[in-house]
Amino acid sequence: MKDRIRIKDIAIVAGVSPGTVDRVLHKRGNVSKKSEEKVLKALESLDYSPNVLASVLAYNKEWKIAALIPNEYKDSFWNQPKDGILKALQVVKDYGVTVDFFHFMENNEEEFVRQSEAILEKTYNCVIVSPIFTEQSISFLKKCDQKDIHYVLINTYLDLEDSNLICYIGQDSYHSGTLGAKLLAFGLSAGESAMICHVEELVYNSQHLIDKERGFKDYFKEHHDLGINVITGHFENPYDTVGMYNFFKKHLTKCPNIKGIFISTSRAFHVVNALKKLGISDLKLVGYDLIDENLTYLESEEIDFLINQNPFKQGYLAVINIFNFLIRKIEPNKLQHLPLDVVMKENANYYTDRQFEEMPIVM
Amino acid sequence: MKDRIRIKDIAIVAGVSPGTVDRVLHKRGNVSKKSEEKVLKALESLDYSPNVLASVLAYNKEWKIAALIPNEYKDSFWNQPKDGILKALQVVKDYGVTVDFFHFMENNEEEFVRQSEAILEKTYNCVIVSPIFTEQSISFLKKCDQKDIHYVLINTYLDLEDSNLICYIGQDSYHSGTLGAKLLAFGLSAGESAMICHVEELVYNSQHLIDKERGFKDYFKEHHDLGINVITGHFENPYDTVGMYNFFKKHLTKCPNIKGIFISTSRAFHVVNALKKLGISDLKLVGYDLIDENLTYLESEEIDFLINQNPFKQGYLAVINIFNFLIRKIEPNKLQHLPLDVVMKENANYYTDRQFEEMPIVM
DNA sequence: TAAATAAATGTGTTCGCACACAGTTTTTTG
DNA sequence: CAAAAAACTGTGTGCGAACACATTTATTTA
Repeated sequence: MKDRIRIKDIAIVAGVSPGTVDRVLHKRGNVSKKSEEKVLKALESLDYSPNVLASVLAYNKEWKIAALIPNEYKDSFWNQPKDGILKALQVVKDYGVTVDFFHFMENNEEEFVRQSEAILEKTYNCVIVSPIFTEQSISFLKKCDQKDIHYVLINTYLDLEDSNLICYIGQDSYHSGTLGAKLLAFGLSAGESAMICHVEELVYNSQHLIDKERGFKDYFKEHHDLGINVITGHFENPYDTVGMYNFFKKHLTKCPNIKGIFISTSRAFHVVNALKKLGISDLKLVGYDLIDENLTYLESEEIDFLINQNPFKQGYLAVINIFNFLIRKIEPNKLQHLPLDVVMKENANYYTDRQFEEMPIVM
Repeated sequence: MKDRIRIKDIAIVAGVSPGTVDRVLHKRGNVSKKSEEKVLKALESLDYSPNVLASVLAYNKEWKIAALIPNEYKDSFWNQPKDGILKALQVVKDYGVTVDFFHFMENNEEEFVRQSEAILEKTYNCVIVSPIFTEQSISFLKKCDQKDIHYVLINTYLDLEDSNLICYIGQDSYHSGTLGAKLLAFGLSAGESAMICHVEELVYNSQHLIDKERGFKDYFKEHHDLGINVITGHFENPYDTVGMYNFFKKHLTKCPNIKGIFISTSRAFHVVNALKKLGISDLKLVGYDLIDENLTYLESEEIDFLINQNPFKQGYLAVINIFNFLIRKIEPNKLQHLPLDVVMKENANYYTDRQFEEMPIVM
């Protein structure tokens, strides 16, 4: 603080006024070549970095963010990105950042469009989008490009070139499949079979599921010496308990050497329920997401591993990256894959507690 | 930003001057009961939160931190807390925070004392200490208490009551032992044995090792139905390759059903080297710490799991917690156990890359 | 060459808060 | 009850940067 270089110091060294230094720093023009040179030379010798606090205070403008993400009904998944956004906001609100939420139902395209239009009617600097509906999202984001609104995508990836995309923040589905395969493989013996099972309505995130399956199968292809056979299963309606019971009964009768199941969605707890009714308890299970029902079965060791996709961090980092981009003028990594945490009974508390997510900002 | 309450606004509502509001907020005294009441009433109705940026800017003081941590010689472990400290510093430097480092060798008590005295001679607001030498550390920290210097402990826990301790940041050794046990257990079958092996000079962190061993053994006690036997091993000098070869030869000959080894230190790679010489490759290995040698064997799948103790985060969070404590006036959790990340070949990159550790501050 | 215009530069105000100091009111003392 | 002391309150300045505006200097035009 004491010996930190200020604009005033540069001005003295360069032999000009602070106003001129400011003009050079911000490329505002109206500076003679001679003065500019003097300032640049002074800058070189002084290693100046602006005081962001003073800068933000003087700038005195709002940075408005709109968040277009699904409603948090049904399970707790979408609560978490929202919580992450709100937590990050606590950190950056002094910098003039504000967030407005625009929610839509995960199966309602019209609502998505309606909300996205509502965003465009107002004036936002940035949006955080979960682009669940591909077409509608692309259309919306193109309009953002035109209006010079930058955006961060979370959870669902969209391939956008030469756009106002700040970054994508989400999971690497393929490698999470590989990871799940490795975990199961570690617990299985030669001759046993591993099943990958999609339990989902398959409304929107099918690309995720395809990638996970590919990752899972590639692992066993590369490790065929393990002697583990892979079986694929699909079950569309997680709420049809009877149907699911029959589904697993059929598969496990047909292949009694299935000793592990990888559930590619957050529905592992439904699988546990079905297996319990079947009286089966010796299967190794790997699933996704730290939602309450899964955590209960993780605690009782009926689920062995859950892969955490860090939904809280998705929201948190979305805000932080916008902050860095807008205020700190730092270009972030376009593609930010969150850690694939391996969660077990013994370390679950670290990932459910938020103590370490509640932290300071800036790269 | 726009509609945010300022001191001036409170003053208007309360019908007093900003100066009086300031005196009430900071409990500076010299305020009549009548004025104080008016201000407090206004505060209740207005939900004011101070603009930390403006506050820090106006306060215009340095927050000086001294970091007393081991030198980074020999392996890369102590580089990481240091990197974490430096990264956090980038974030908080605008708030007037500075850090000076005081290094010592891990086996040199005199140097520790010398450096701690050097710290006391200057005027620091806070210290970050890795209290490797118990006695000397306690003596130093008591002097800090007297001089009203607050401190954060990292990596090694010390039981200190009623002191200027801000918080302890480090690992939960016991549960990391349990975690390691669970991982091995998942890969072993009934009738096989699991070995816990300490490979270390045992100079300082023996409490860690004791706790890890306890956690490891407790797991198998609680899960005796798994039918896995536990064997304990010690080897003091990791650099004695021949000795280590003989050590494992002896143990594995005596107990050929040992199918998994849990190495309680960061020396797993030495064990791999010994086993390679013995021509053994079917053992499941779980170790600690993402140091280069371990990561190489994780990549080649000769080590199955590494438990990450987040040394980078230890340093990072130490600074952040001091920041929150001194500047944001937030009392942190006294005991902060970092996540015990399960690291495998398939997700190692997420924990070695620093992209997500380089982030914003504040609770 | 003077006047008009353009370019360059310096000064002053603002952001919200902290703190010093001056100014005002109340209380105490002789 | 006046003077002195204490208690209280308001105003002003500075933190570092951003930007508006006033002022100075250089260039163009008549």
